[in-house]
Amino acid sequence: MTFDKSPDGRGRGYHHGNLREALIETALRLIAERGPSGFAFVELARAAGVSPAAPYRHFADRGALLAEVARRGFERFTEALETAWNGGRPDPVTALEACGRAYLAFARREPASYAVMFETGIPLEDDPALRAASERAFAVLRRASEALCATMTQNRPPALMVALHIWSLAHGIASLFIGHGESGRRRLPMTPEDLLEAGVLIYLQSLGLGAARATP
Amino acid sequence: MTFDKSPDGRGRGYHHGNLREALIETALRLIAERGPSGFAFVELARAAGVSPAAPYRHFADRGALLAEVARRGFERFTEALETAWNGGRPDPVTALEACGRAYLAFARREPASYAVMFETGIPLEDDPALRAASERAFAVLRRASEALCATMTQNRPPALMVALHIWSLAHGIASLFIGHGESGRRRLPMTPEDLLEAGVLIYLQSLGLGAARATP
DNA sequence: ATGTCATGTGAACAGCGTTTACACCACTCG
DNA sequence: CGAGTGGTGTAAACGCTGTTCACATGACAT
Repeated sequence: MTFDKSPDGRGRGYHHGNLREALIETALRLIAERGPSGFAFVELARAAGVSPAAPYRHFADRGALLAEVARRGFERFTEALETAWNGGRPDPVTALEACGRAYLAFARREPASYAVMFETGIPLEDDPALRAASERAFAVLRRASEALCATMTQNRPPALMVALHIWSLAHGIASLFIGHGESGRRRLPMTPEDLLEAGVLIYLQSLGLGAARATP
Repeated sequence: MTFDKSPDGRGRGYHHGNLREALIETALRLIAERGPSGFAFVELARAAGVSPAAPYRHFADRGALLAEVARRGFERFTEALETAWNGGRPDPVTALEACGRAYLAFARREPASYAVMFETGIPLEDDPALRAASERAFAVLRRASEALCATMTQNRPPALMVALHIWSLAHGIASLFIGHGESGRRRLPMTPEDLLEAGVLIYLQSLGLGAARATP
């Protein structure tokens, strides 16, 4: 692998030198602008100043590029959740709420990735790396729920179920009220963040965790 | 408008007689089989035994057909929710749970409609009929939440917020765990229906509605 | 210097969405 | 009953897409 060109793709010779990354970056930009099916494979090639056949040296087909975009998305998503969880500090309830905010923040900051990860019917069963990345993301929420349930002494609910509830609520809110260029989505009398925080609070209160916060 | 052919589309003359409906039916079938972007406009024409230009007599373009599919979907969706709500009988909590089951049942029974309605970035701002249909569907959940909140005497939460929480949870579960041909989705240790019912129960319990059921 | 292999090219293919000018025919009106 | 009109379908064409193939290039190891 050789990088014989400036990072913006101009002034190259016969070989691009960074085509794979350039294609992914352009795809992310176009998807963010025009939705998950709003880019043409050939268009990425044009933007990189390369022939329509060149991308096929780096991706088996259009779907493979999408899968790679989704995989990278899941990895950054996992990082964001992990950072927000922060080992359960200062206390599990506060940390879980931080995860919720991180979830929505990701959908806002990387609408293109989020759309490809969740709103495309991307085949995640025949791409082991993609499936694994997706499971690592959910594992963060599951571990968080386990830590949270472990603090309870009675009427302990299944941690997996709690994780699925939080995930579903966060995903539902993100999917209904965030993304698609700020225009195509329904309006809310509150921010999605506040909506999610209130929902999680109500939910956890029912589990007896309403006051299980660190009070420094 | 004349129907000069048998209902299955065979044996017609120059005019099809039922093309608009035939196109929509075929679209629903193909979307259910291959996902929301898995059908070609021309393919619908072929299936109806008609030239590629004929569908343009009935729909401005491919997107208009999708919008019509979504609009009809929202109408059947509204009916299903309304039936499940059943005027809040026997009691609002039980009726709201029935709505939750109806929500998931719709996503299961009409995966094609559901996908077009919610998982395509369909432009619902520039089609008033579509937008109205979508709002009528949500209005059912909102009225249900209002009836439910009206039964509370203290600490009454905003009904709109409750409706948004229920909707988001139901949509999150449907979107993550139902549809796309039973294969492309994540596996669960319980049915989506049970997951949703448990979530709603925990949520409502926190609002003091855990025992607000009719006990005949 | 030479050979190799990853990477890019050019040309071609079928299929798609869409438009245009034209053909048909069920119906209304005289 | 006969003429004409408007809704519906046709044929042919356009540019664009995803994809493949044989071939060209040149970075790098030997």
